[in-house]
Amino acid sequence: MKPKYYITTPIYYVNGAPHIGHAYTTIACDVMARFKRLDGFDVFFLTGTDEHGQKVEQAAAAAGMSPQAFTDGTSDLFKAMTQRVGISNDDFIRTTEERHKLACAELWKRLVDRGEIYLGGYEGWYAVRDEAFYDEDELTTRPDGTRVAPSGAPVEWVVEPSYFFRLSAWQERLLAFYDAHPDFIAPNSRRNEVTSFVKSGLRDLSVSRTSFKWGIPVPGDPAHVMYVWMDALTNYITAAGFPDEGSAKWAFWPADLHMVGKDILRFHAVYWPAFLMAAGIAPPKRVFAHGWWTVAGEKMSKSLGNVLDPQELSDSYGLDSLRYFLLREVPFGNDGTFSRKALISRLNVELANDLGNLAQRSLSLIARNCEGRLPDQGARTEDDAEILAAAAALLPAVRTQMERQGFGDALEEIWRVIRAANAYIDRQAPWALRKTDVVRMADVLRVLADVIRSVATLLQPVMPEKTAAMLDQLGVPADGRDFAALATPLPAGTVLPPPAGVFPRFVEEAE
RNA sequence: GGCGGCGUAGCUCAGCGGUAGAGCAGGAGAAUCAUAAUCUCUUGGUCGGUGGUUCAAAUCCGCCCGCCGCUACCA
Repeated sequence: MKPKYYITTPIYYVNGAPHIGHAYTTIACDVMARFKRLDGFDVFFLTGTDEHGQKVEQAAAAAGMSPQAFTDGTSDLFKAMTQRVGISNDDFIRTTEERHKLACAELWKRLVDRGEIYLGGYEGWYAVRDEAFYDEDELTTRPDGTRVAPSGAPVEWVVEPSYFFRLSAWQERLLAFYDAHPDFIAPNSRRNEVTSFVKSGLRDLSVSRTSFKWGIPVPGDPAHVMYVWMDALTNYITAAGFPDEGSAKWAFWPADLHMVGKDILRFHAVYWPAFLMAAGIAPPKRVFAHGWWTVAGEKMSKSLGNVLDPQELSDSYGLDSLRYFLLREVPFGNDGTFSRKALISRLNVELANDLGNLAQRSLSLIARNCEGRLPDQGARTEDDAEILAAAAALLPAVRTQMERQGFGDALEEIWRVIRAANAYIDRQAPWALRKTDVVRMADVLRVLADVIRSVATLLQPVMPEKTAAMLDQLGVPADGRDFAALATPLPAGTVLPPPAGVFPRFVEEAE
């Protein structure tokens, strides 16, 4: 029985088209999911779209469409993006699906039954233009006496009936939970922010709206729709089969990892575990908040015209190269600055020169001097043993990094071995041994093949297509590419296909 | 304002009490199997400033300067 691993992307809000930020989150999850599958886990990888709420209702109206038709269209855009960036998700959930409405209604009823939700009134300064409530101290008073929001939008005092979740009652239990599960929120700096937020005091949370209709109706009170976040967060248990807690799917809950952008950390790290604990359901094991990509120091925005299109980048530089760059360039969790120059540099130096060229020079020597057959493992020198040991130590080292979503560090571990292998081939100079000691030459080439095999196997989660080509050239059978297979030596004598460059250098076209 | 973080080689960052490190970029040499790729050596920093603790401080403490994050109900 394989251990289970459940990972989720956020469900993406469908009021706009997907951009590099969505692709980034999804790719990171995909790498994690692929890693776990190769490491022997039964993985359930979920992504999807969040389709309710006032903004969608308005965007649909502006487009002259029904909310459902509008949301069908944008959801498809996300589905297409998911496919184009090579995502291996097992399910794609939409919050407008029937299974999700059932799950939300059930969760709501449980919270009501347990006394965690009550009917009250929500009042405050509301700006129609911003569709947002503001605190008194956020407002400024104009000379004519009217109050305006920070955005300049006029506000009015409104009161509306609303259901509330007793979040205030969960403050201490949340803090106790964070304390008992120090890895629940990552990175550390984010955990500190969340705990200090919770310590500052929690107010009950308004969890229903009467100001618009496009949402999941509150059971027993159809004048209200559920607060969009309560609806959205619930997707994670919907996809795991909730409320059918006897289903096979439910064995995946609690989720092992919710990957989120830092902007939605609070919803996942505060509200979500509180909702679940209040309903008597286990909270997820971990929430990781990653950072943003900026361009030339500025956040991407449509108005600045600097929005990065994952499709264009993938077309220009290759999907695997893009995946590699996104995870390599910046410590996961930090913000990063995107530049084509940096991408090209990583692509040429690390992928083409370090790794691609290592494979090409090694495989060419085998093709030319070993009749194109994989040599046998021979007597090992100290130098051989050292590089092989470094390659063998990679799996546990990379696993440790992946457990903490240290993608960049995991890749650095792998590149240390790649650089060491380039130094090794130069030291051993198999091209010189060809003339003096062909047996030793074959031994050296086998060591290199084994090292490249380890490296390519471990890089599969990040660059599935490129590494597949590399493993093909090493004669690794398609069903022998998981991490456990590394323990089994490749059979000597395997006829290898003619080597072909896997990572071509990127040459800028002359202007 | 409050809480938290950061400021180390040209660039991106690691180190977090005991003779300043890595990768990239720059310089010199070697090799010629390979995608003009690779390897070796090397230039380069008074570790933001300033006081203090210590036999010893990027590393601990105080203050100052500069950046950044969080400080709830659009998602």
